[in-house]
Amino acid sequence: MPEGHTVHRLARTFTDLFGHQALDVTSPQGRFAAGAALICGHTLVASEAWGKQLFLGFAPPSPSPTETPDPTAWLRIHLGLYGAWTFSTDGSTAVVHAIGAPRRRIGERETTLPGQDVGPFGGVWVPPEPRGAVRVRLRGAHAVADLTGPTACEVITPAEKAAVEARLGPDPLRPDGGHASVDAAREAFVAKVRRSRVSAGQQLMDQSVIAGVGNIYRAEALFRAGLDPLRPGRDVDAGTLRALWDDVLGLLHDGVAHGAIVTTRPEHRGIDESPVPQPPGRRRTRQNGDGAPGAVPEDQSLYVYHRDGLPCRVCGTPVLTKDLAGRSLYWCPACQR
DNA sequence: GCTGCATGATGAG
DNA sequence: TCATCCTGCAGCA
Repeated sequence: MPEGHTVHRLARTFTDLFGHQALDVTSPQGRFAAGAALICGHTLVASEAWGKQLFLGFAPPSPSPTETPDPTAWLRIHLGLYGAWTFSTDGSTAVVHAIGAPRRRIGERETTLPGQDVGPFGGVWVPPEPRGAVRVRLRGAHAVADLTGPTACEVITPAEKAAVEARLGPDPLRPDGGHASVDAAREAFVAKVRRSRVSAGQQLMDQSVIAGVGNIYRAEALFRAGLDPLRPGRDVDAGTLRALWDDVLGLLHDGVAHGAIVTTRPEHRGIDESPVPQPPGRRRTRQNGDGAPGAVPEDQSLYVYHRDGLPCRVCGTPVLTKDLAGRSLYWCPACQR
C-alpha cells in the first residue's frame, strides 16, 4: 500500500485536479452506487490526509461561488494493500499521477500524459472507459479519477470523520501533527511507545501510535535509528524515540516531495554489485517512484526492506527477515541493537 | 491459464 | 493468532 507520503500526495492531487468543482460521482463497478449518489453533483471543497486515510470533503453547490463552504459530507478512502487511484486528464492539466498499489500499469506511472482523444464534436473530452473493477469514478471538468480495490470507501458525516481521526495517532506530515502542536504530537508518540512492552517494530506499524508509517518506512526508520525492531517499546529511551520521530518526519517529507521512498544516504549506495546472487524469483519492491532521470535507482533506495539475505549496506552482515504480527520485518542484526 | 503475493486493517476466537 | 476482505500483476506451467 501507499504509505502516508503517498496519501498526502493524493490529497494534493485531488485539490489540484478537482478543487472547487462540482463532480460527477459514479460507481462503474456498482458496489458504491448508493454512496456515490449521496455526493454526486456536489462540490469538492476539501482534500486532506491523515496517515493513510484520505478525506475528500463535499458540499452542495453554493450560490455564492466566492465562498468555500464547510464540507457537509466526507468521502473516506483507505487504499489498504491493493487500492489505487488512476487519473486521466484532457491534457489541459500539466501533471497527472497514478498513485496507489505497488504495481505498475500502462498509464499508471507519474508522468505527464498526452492529451486524450478529442471527442466526435471537436474539443469535447471523452474520458477513457473505466478499467477493471472501478469502485468510484470522480469526474470533473478536465479529469477523471478511478479508484480500485480500496479497503474503505464510504460517505461519512463530519462527526464520523472526527471519530475516525480520534482513533488515529499523530501524523508527522500534518502541520500540527494532528495534535495541539508538533511537539505535543511527538511527545504523544514517545509516551505511547514507552507505555507498552510491545516491540518497537510492531508499534511503528500501529496507526494509533503513529499514523502514516507502513512496512517500508518501519523497516527503514528502525535501521537508520540503529534500533532493534524486537526491543520492547518501554525499553527504548525517549531520546531515541524523539530522534526516530524526527527522522520519520524527514523521510515522509522526502517521500511527498519525490513520490518515492528513498532512505539510503549517498555513501551507502552503489555497493550492491556484490558477488551475492539474487535468488531466482525473488520478490522485490515493485512500484516505488517514477523512474525519473536522476532518481535514485530502486535497488539502491532502501537499506533493509526486501533485502533479506543480502549484505547490510553498512556492515555487510546478511539482512534478516521475520514475520511479526502478520507482516514481514527486515533488519540488520548487527547494526540494530 | 493458474497461483501467490503486496507499502493494510479488522473482527472473531 | 487466525481468517477475511479488497484487486492486479509477476511468475510460472
